[in-house]
Amino acid sequence: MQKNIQCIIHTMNKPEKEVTIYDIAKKLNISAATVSRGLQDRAGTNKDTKKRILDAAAEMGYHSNSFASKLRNKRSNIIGVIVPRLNSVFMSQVIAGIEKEVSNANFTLIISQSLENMKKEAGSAAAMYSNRVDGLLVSLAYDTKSIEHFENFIKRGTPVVFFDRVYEDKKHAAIYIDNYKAAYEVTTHLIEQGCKRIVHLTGNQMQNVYADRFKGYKQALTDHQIPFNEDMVIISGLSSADGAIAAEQILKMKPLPDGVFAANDQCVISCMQVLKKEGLKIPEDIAVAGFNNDPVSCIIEPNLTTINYKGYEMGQVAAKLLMELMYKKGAHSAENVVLNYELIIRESSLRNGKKS
Amino acid sequence: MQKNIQCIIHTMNKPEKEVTIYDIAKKLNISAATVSRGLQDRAGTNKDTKKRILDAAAEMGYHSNSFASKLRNKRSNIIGVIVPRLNSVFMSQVIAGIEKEVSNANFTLIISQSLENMKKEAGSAAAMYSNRVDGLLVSLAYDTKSIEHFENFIKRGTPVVFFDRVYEDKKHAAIYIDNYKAAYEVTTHLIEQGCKRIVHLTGNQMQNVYADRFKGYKQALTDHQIPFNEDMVIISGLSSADGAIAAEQILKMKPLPDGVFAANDQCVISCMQVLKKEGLKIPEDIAVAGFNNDPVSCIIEPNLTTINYKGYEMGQVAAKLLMELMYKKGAHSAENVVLNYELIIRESSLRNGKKS
DNA sequence: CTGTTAGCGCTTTCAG
DNA sequence: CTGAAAGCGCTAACAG
Repeated sequence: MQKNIQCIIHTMNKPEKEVTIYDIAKKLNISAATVSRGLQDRAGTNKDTKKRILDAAAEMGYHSNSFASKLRNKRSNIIGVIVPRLNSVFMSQVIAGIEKEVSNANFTLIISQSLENMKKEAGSAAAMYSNRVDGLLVSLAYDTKSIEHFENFIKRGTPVVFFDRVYEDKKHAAIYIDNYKAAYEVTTHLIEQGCKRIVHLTGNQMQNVYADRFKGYKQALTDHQIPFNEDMVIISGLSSADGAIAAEQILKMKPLPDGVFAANDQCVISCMQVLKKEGLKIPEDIAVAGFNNDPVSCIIEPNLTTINYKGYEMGQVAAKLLMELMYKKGAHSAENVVLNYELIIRESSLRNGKKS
Repeated sequence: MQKNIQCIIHTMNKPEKEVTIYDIAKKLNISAATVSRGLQDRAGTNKDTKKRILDAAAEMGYHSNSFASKLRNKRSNIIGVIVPRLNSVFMSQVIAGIEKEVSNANFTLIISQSLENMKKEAGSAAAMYSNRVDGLLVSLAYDTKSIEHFENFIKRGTPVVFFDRVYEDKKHAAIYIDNYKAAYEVTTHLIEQGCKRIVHLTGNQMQNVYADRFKGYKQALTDHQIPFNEDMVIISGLSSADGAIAAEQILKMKPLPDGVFAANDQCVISCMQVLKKEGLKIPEDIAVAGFNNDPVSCIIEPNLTTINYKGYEMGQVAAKLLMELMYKKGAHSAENVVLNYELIIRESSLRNGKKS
């Protein structure tokens, strides 16, 4: 009696017993090895047996236990992704692109966000390592200075591909756009529109993306004989709130600047809103350009001149490169891919008719 | 000589041999079981031995092989997420919220998107099952009519929580907002602003979110003695492109409608842009309201009246509920959580001064 | 507190 | 084409 009750409790708390290849084997009076072979696509099994195996599996509700097979095979079929934040327009595009490619190739995707914190990034990396990912895609956190937390992977022969926020040595595979050149073009465009006092809103200079955009801005000024003025560079976190603060700073500058080039759209859009509220005319009083081509950039009035740079595509390219590296593993090459971008000129910067 | 070369090739192609607890055990002259215990946080190991184990592990670059431990423990510590699309503002918020909670609790997150396709959704579910997820979070695809592809999980005692796009039987745990009530409030607000001919832009009526919003709209009309007119309901995919098309249809209606209530912001924003371009004044000629509080809703001019409904929070709540269900597993309860929303009134609908 | 032992479910030689 | 057997790395009784 006592025993019976225990048994019931036992049944209640434990999930139903898993169906294994042994169960199928027993039912069909064959060996587990044959079942295993039959379940795979490879040749080397009698067609008929194979069919019987497949049918029995379906009927019994068999689902391969991926842990057992991964343990055995030493391949996880998992790709890990670590990004600074998941809730940004750009990143969600990238992730969608990655998911597309990766799931087409029948890999599983595990994702985590560093929240711009190197400690958490390292923690995620360790978790990914324990999960024995076959490859890793990383966009670095705001404050990541070294990448030693990824060295394990490289030692172990697991490829790591950085994208967008990449690490600047030439030893690791990386995907990015030419931020320097893009910023140079935007700034030149503003200059051609007659701007002479151009403010630059930028972010943490430890990061390639912001540092390169800053350099492009600076060089464009120099090449057009416009003196660079450090006071016209505003470094912040580039959030919406930072944009509003930047606007206040701009309004206090004397003489008033006649152009703004920001390293992202989100920030400059709220900056524009404040400038407009304070009575400035865009682009007549002050021309504006951003970076990223966020959806908002063609909603705000006037529409924002910006750099278009396709996140979805970047995700796809990164995933493809990673998978390529996975197949020729061991050779940890440092291929870099520079993607195209596009300068989109809209009203916010157009002071001389239509051409740039 | 020959042998040597082979050896080199061998070393090149294979990843370095994994460090296992046996290696640590051998080095320390203790048993693997002790190492295993030492590595865990549990009591029952000599402090000193534990320290030696930890040190050796760090020194040797040991990383627990999660597959072996998962195979043994029959717990994966993995939570699966299936959503229609990853690249939407709302979903990326939800995912960020989920990631936050889940990673706090030391779970791994695996993510896939159904691309609004039930077949792919079922495929993802099967992959999740093979990965033996401990719990599953799902927002259903556009064309998902039945949820039998999730029955395995339930049979096996793995909790499944639906969110936002939920399944309408009361047997499964679900998180959502009261779409009916929210739509009722928006519509009532438009009526109170003097609208009498209100167009409704909506999506697939198989989905709870759109069907409920439609019902709320209809009921509000009825309760205010406004006749419901089927011709004023436009069903589409609710994309930006669909919004522009809807605008064209609206412009052809006679007499011209004086209000638009859309089941999402994205769609109604491009609709507004077309209406504005055609010379209509918002809200004077036609008042507009949306749903979701996308970032664009406070950039467009006039700012858009909408329903705010926090994706990040929904993600957190869904993850927490799931984890709760995981702990009391076996009892597959069907707890439903109805989250709050907020009607945000902005200029796009304000025709009578400030109050609603 | 520590060691011995068995086994999670699967794959893969190696023989037949 | 199929079966027997070993083992991937880890953990949990159980016994000491």
